[in-house]
Amino acid sequence: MVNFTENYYIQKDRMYVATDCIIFGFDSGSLKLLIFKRRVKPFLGEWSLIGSFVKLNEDVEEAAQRVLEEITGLKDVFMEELKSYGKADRDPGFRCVSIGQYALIRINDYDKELVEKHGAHWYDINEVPNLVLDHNQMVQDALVRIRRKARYKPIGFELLPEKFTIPQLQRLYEAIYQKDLDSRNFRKKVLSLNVLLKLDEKDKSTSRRGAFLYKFENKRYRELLTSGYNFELS
Amino acid sequence: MVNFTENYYIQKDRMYVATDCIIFGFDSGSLKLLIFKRRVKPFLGEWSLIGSFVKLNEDVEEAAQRVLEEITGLKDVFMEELKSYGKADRDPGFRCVSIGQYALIRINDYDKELVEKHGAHWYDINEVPNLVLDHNQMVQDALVRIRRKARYKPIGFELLPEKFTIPQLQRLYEAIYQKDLDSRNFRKKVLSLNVLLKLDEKDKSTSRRGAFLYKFENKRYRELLTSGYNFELS
DNA sequence: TCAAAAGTGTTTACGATACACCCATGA
DNA sequence: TCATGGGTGTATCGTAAACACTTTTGA
Repeated sequence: MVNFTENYYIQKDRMYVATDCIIFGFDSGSLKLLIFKRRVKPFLGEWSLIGSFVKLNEDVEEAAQRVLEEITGLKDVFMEELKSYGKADRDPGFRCVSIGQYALIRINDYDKELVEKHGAHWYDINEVPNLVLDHNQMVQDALVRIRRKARYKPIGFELLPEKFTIPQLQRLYEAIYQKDLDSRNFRKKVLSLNVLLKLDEKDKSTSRRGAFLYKFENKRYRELLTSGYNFELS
Repeated sequence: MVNFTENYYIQKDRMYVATDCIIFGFDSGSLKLLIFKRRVKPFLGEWSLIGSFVKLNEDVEEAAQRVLEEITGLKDVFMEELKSYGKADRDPGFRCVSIGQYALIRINDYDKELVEKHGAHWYDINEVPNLVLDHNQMVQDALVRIRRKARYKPIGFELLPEKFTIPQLQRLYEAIYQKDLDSRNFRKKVLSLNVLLKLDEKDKSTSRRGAFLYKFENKRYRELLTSGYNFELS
């Protein structure tokens, strides 16, 4: 805080602070991104991440949670700061620093009506169109982040429904890492983490034989979230 | 950017954006932090990280480099964003979001006169006094970050002088990880990275026998910086 | 009966760990 | 000559990786 009291700064150098959310979901074997088509100027009709200015009396994190809830109806979503976007010229309109936040949501949980009401759509991560400002960069940065993070934190699990099968979990990690994994090694490793509770139910939607459903054993899962683990996969 | 054009926001919700630098150095076997004693109100006489408001026409990153250069005389320092600090009430004076940046500098490179002129001092990382606002939190967060980061990026190397010995490098990693390492395994691992160039010179300052000096083989070092590596150590 | 996905074990290779002694030198 | 830090090698263990066949069942 050099120059804290120099009047030069006071009043003069205030700017907008925004937060933009990179919202990931997982469905049909691929990672999805929630974006929306702007209905007001500027950038009317263009695709954009979901975001908002941060209000004067609001924490940055609160603003992100607010935006996410406004659009998806979801509270208490997994969300973490990505990084700030602070180029002086990033927004041609006026000076605005944006804090990028990435969120992982269970794609079946969100409020579909609310999403549609806001003009939001899920896009396959490999087919994201041009977005306004530096939003495409934010998406790329967020992808890099979750790919790295998935190696030492069980974040992938945030994207699955409450009950899921091991092949589903594998397809999720294949989507995150963008490579095929060996099912024997995958199953071995995942089960060795001791976070999965096998249920008596099967999911028959993807095969005649059906695959057993699992849930997370929550206590151990929380431990992994804080302590981290090694989940590098061939 | 929901509500982009709603007048409610325009003009009203602008705030200060600052950047604070968590500056690490390494000397005499321990990690050091550069902080300074404030000479103006508010917080006159209290210890603080070095920071500044971001100017309207300045990138956030530029602001951080500017501050660092003003204090240490150093340009092109290794510096990365830590995270933002965006609590609405973090600064009792007025609304200010700060972007924390951590920097690693070679402790012998900086401009001592300049540092003293600004009232800055190096503190052992285990003896950092109370700092203003949320600055102690920033330091803790930065420590967690570099401890993790040192496992997959060769960032520790940024803290050493151009020529250094392997025992010196080991003491650096011991300071970062806060644990003792086995010298045989450490040497083996470090040499296997193929980034060190053995010189014909010895440093005799810490032993009669002297230890060989090394430099970084820059090409390979840059490769590691971008690709990452595994440097977990017992 | 057969197509399609689920589920299962073993062997190999590599890197991590643990561990103890000799070397060089100046005081 | 001896105290001090520098430098070296090997055996063991555990985890990652590679790899192919059997099971189930609805159409």
